Amino acid sequence: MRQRGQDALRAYLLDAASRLLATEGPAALTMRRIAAEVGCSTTVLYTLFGNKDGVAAGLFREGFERFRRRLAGLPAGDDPIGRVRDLAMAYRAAALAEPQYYRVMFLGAIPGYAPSGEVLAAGDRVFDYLVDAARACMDAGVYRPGDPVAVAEVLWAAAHGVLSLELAGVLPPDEDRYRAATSAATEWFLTTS
Amino acid sequence: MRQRGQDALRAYLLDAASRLLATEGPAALTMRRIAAEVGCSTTVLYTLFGNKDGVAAGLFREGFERFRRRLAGLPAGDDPIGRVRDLAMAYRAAALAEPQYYRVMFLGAIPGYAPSGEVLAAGDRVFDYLVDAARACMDAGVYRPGDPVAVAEVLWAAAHGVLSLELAGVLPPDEDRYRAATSAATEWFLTTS
DNA sequence: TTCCTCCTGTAACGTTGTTACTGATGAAAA
DNA sequence: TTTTCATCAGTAACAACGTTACAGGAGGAA
Repeated sequence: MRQRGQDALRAYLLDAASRLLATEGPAALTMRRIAAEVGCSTTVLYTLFGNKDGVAAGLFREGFERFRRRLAGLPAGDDPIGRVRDLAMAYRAAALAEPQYYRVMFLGAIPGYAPSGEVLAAGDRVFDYLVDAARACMDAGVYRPGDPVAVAEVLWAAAHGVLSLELAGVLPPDEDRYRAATSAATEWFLTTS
Repeated sequence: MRQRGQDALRAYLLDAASRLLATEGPAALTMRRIAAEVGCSTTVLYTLFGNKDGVAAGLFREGFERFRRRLAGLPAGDDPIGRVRDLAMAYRAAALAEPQYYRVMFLGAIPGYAPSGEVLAAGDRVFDYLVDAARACMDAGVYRPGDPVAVAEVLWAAAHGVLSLELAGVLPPDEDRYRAATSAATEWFLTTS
C-alpha cells in the first residue's frame, strides 16, 4: 500500500524531471528545481532516489525505454540488410525526436553523472536490436561471417558519430551526411560479390 | 610591458589548468582550484580570462593546437588515400594520447561551457587537414567528384563516433573496431572501379 | 484511542561561480 | 627623486548548487 504510493510518486517526480529536461535542458535539472516543479521539498527526492544520480538513473532508464519503443515499432520485413538500414534511420529519428534524452544518455549532459553498470545494461537491450539485425545478415549470407556484436558496434558508432556532432552544434543537421555515414558502415560488412 | 607580463601570466595559469585537467580530470577544473594551484587568488583569473568560460576557451584553443601539431607532424606521402588513412590513425592516437583534452573539446566535459564561434574556428584549422586530404583524393580520381567538406565530415564522424563511445566508457577500447569504422567511411567515396 | 514508524519540511553546511571593495603596486609626470 | 594616479590582486561576501541533521506530523497497527 505504502509501496504503491511511493511508486506513483516516483513516476510523478520523474515525469516532472523529464518535462523540465525537455523544455529547459539538462541545466535546469537541479534538485531544488524538480522539487519546486511539483511543489514539494527536496527531501522527498532524496528519500525516493537517494541522490541526484538516482534521479539521473531514472531519466536514463526512461530514455532507453522510449528509445527502445521507437525501435520496436519498426515493421520487421524479410530483407535483412533493409532492416539494418531501417534501424539506422529509426535511430536518427528517435534521437532527433527527443534530443535532450539523447544528450543525457549518450552525450553526458548531466554533469558528474556516470551511469552504473546496471543502468547501462538497460541500454544493451536497445543495442540488441542492432546485434540481432547484424546476425540475421550473417545468417542470410549477406554479411561476412564474424561477430555480430562487433558489427553492431561499428554501425552504432557511425550513427552516433554523426548525431553526436550535430547535437553538439559542431555540424549543422544534414540527413544526407547521416545516410552516407551509416551506409558506409552498413555496406562495409557485405560479402564481396 | 604590462602586456608582456599579462600574457606570460595567462600562459602560466593555463598551463596549471592544463596540468590539473590531465591529472585529475575536468571535475577538478574549479576557479578556486586553479588559483590555489599557482598560489594566487581567483580575482586574477577573472581579470585575465573574464570568467570560467574564458579559461575553458583557453583550454579549447590549447587542445586544438596540440591536436593540430600531431596531425601536422605526419609525413605527406604521394598516396592520397593513404594519407586519409594516416590522418584517421593519427586522429585516434592524438585523442588517446590526451583523452582529457579530447573530452573537453568534443565531449563537452566542462559543464555549461559551449564554445563560441571564434573558438570553434580554431578547430576548423584542424579539420582542414582532412578536407585537403579528401580533395587530393578527388583530384587524383581516387574519390568520386563532390564536396570535399562533406566527405571530411563523414570521415570525421566515423572516427569521432568510435572514440566518443570508447572515451565515455560505453565500449572498451578496440583498435580493430576503429579501423573498421574509419575504413568503411574512407572507402565509401572511392570511385567504383 | 494510543503508540510507533516512516516520511516530509525547515534550515543549515560546504562548495561552486562571481563580484564589490580596499589596499598595494608600478608606470608616468613634475 | 618625488608625487600622482590608474590598474590590479586579495578578502570577503553573494546566490545557487547538492546534501543532510533535526524536529514535527501523518499514517497504519495494537
